[in-house]
Amino acid sequence: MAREKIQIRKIDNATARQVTFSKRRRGLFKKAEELSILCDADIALIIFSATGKLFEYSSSSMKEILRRHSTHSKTQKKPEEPSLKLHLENSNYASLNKQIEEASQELRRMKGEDIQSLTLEELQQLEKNLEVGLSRVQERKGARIMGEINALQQKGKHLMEENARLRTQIMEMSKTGTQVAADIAVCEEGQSSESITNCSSGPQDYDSSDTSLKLGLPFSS
Amino acid sequence: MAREKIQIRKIDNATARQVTFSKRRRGLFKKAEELSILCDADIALIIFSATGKLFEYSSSSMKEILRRHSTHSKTQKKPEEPSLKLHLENSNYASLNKQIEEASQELRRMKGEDIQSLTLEELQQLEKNLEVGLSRVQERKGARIMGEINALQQKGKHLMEENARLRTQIMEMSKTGTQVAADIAVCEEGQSSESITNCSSGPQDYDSSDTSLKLGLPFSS
DNA sequence: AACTATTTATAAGA
DNA sequence: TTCTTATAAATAGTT
Repeated sequence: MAREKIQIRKIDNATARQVTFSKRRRGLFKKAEELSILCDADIALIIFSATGKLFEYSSSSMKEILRRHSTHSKTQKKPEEPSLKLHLENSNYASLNKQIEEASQELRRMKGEDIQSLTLEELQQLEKNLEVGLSRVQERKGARIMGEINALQQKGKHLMEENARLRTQIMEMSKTGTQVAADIAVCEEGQSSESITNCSSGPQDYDSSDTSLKLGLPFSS
Repeated sequence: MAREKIQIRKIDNATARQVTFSKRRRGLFKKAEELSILCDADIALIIFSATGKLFEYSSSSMKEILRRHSTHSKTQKKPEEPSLKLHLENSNYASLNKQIEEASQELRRMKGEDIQSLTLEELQQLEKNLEVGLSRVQERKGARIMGEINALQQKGKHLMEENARLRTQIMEMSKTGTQVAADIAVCEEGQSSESITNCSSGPQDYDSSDTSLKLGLPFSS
């Protein structure tokens, strides 16, 4: 969270690790205390350094909090029969309890509580948001492309119509002689209403309209 | 630490307090986990909300940490195991727990849960794979669309050329009379070299260049 | 330990 | 509760 982002993995350099431990431990204690004060919560925080040194914080009495915790743990967990053979029974009991602990935590997480560690759900949610964003962009892009295609189709249609009209004119000229020359001249100057319509609707529009087409550009996507 | 600096004292408004509790609890758990991973520390965090609800986090086994803590509390000067028996028992207990933890974590990860310790690279790899899949589909789709647009452009270009040819022919007819009628027929069939040249010389007025049509819309991404 | 450039956390508001 | 956003805090790398 500073000069450079770091990966959350064990810090290799022992000195750096010690420094970070010291800094972050302080920060964690501070945050714990703030939470306990702001929200009237009772908090116990126990930290064993890699070297085995103990650091602890508790908003009230550590003993009291731990007792309360053990009470909660017992009531939450499936009661096991009293141990007969201490060694094995203790191990089994402990591991069973552990599994139950994990299961209940998983349940809380499914309810949206106690999800201090990033679950895939959260990541997937995030990912999904990105996908949604992408798909929206894609949609917009697609709509635009369709619009361009439609515009091209319209222009092609107009050109075809124009061509047909011109063809017809030629046919007319062939039959009636050069009499149409007048119309053409007028058309070229962009004056005659009807002729203009015929003449200008084609190429000019196609060539440089505001929706002018440019192709050959790659979809870098 | 946000829109406004707040004093660290109990939040009066119950709703706001609850919201803050939820947010900060998350933050605290996250920080605790980061510290445990970064510095190889063993951490237990127990939180009782004002309403008595329990939230807990532990970097490994809560029981183990608490046992270790009680040991420290009792014999602050002597963190050694009292007996060989107990030592072995604890070892078994610890290793069993460790195995279970590892197994369950693996399971959770396979279910997509509890991937907080995955490096950014690993997560990005996962994410990237999905994105790559998406982008490939996008690429194919984009290529298809480009093909269609190009086809339309070609068609439009040809139509424009045709249009220009016809226009030229009309001009010719206007000047030379209906004598060009014969040429028209030839031109339509695209046979006569000279006539073709004549016919196609016109379009350049309308055809901007051989790179003629370009969609004014960028196909960025 | 002190210094900052950055990253995070988060208080309000929607 | 969730999302957004402006700001306050925390902190990684340096000195």
